[in-house]
Amino acid sequence: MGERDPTLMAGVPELVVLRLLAEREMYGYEIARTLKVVSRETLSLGEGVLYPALHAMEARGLLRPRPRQVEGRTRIYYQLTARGRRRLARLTANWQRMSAGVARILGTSGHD
Amino acid sequence: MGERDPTLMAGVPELVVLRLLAEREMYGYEIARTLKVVSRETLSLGEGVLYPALHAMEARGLLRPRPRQVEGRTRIYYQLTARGRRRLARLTANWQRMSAGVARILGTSGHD
DNA sequence: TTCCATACCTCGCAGCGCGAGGTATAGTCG
DNA sequence: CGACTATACCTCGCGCTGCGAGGTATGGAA
Repeated sequence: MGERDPTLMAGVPELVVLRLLAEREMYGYEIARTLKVVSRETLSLGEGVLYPALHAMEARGLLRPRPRQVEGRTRIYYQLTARGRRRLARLTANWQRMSAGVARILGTSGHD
Repeated sequence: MGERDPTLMAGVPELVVLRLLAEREMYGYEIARTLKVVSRETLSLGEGVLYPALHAMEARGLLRPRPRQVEGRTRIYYQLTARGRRRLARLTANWQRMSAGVARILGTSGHD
């Protein structure tokens, strides 16, 4: 299996969380589990990353929290705000541009 | 034009510098200029990033410095060490795995 | 009662990108 | 000669962010 490189993860949590929530509302634990499956372990966020990230995004008005009681336990579902959707679009564009740039460097010599 | 997102740049300088030096030895200023051209501005590293990165990599034994006098100015050419080549291989693998994971999340819904 | 899964949370460390600012030389233009 | 630009190196401190460790509480199964 492959090792994880923490430094390469910068900015990724915000991006993928926004992307997941664009599909449907989810709660924290669910996000963590979903990410593991969809990304095949390569992107798994620990709770020490996930919850602070969710709170920060909420504080910035990207997410709207919707707490619910389910079988005696509290789940905090999150929905994307309009601002969150805009943020996702921009972040996605930035990611793709940057990713393409790196790919161009990695893809051997300078064949344009 | 697209904006840059600093947080997405984490780990990128080390990766691209190693990749460039794998091709041929270069000096700092040259690396900065080359990067601008090859990546079409999307990856340009300021000198406040580049030089500290080079020193850190040298300290970790990834690069071998080769100072030369050229027309009265000092250039420090850098060559990859064996360790640097190994580091490049691992970093590249990590990058691709992570990048693929994000791409899978971004690529719409959960088809597969 | 013990244990595990669910479900939330916080704290402090460490790493890294970045802009601003600094030094010095060579060549050009007026 | 003096001013300016390009080359070529460097450092410092801010601020952000990922992360592991540790903590609380409930419900259900062994």
